[in-house]
Amino acid sequence: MNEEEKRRCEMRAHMFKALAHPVRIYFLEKLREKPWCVCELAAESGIPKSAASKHLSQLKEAGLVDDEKTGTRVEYHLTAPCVLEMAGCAEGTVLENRRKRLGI
Amino acid sequence: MNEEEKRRCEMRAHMFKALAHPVRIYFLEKLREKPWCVCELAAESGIPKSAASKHLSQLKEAGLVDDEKTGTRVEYHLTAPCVLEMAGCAEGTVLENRRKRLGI
DNA sequence: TATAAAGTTTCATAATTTAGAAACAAAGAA
DNA sequence: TTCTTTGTTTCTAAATTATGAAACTTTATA
Repeated sequence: MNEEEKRRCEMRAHMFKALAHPVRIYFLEKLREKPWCVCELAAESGIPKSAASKHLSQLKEAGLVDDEKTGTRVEYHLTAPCVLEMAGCAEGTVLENRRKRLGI
Repeated sequence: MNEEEKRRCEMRAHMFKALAHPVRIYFLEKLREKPWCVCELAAESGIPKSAASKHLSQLKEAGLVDDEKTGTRVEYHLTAPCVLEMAGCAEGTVLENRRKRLGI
């Protein structure tokens, strides 16, 4: 694994790391409908707003969402909807493989 | 977040978790060429075979690769090539967003 | 001004993941 | 049989990530 390969793999792994948490997946799916603010997402998911804020900042840092301030409110919106389509498609493939492997 | 949503988000997050490590991304990319055995992938990536074996078993558990024993050798092969294509695509989107956000 | 509402950051703690060495198991070759 | 090769598992330590409470900032409102 040379330096360039290493860098590319680290970049991709980093993006997937942002997707590797159920709450963050949930947020992205909610944001597909429309933009939501931190406290709404926190309430919907049943976690404290501090945690919600941190998850959202991870998603933002990974380039998957963006935010927009209006007064005290911070609205987050999805910037990469294709990532979610990918999730659905990949999951389909994985499930099909699993079925095949188990001989069903 | 109701029970069904929770389950679905956990499943998806679990799949992404398998992709959230540079070595595992590297293995998947190598496996796109052709099947490789554990010791070859360990050597190519420069990690001990015990670590390679563990990463591969994670990928297998996630349904992304499959293995086949021949003597003492265990060959792994890719079962979900579309996952990598999508990785490239998603990354493109993310990078583009980042460029836009930085105003370049 | 004083209060309230929305977010972020900090902090300590808990939980999870990763790492590599060493022990172990299985199959083939000398 | 004995040795070698290949993989997996176990173990402990290190590193990373996640959690929730509390402090703090900012903006709006009474």
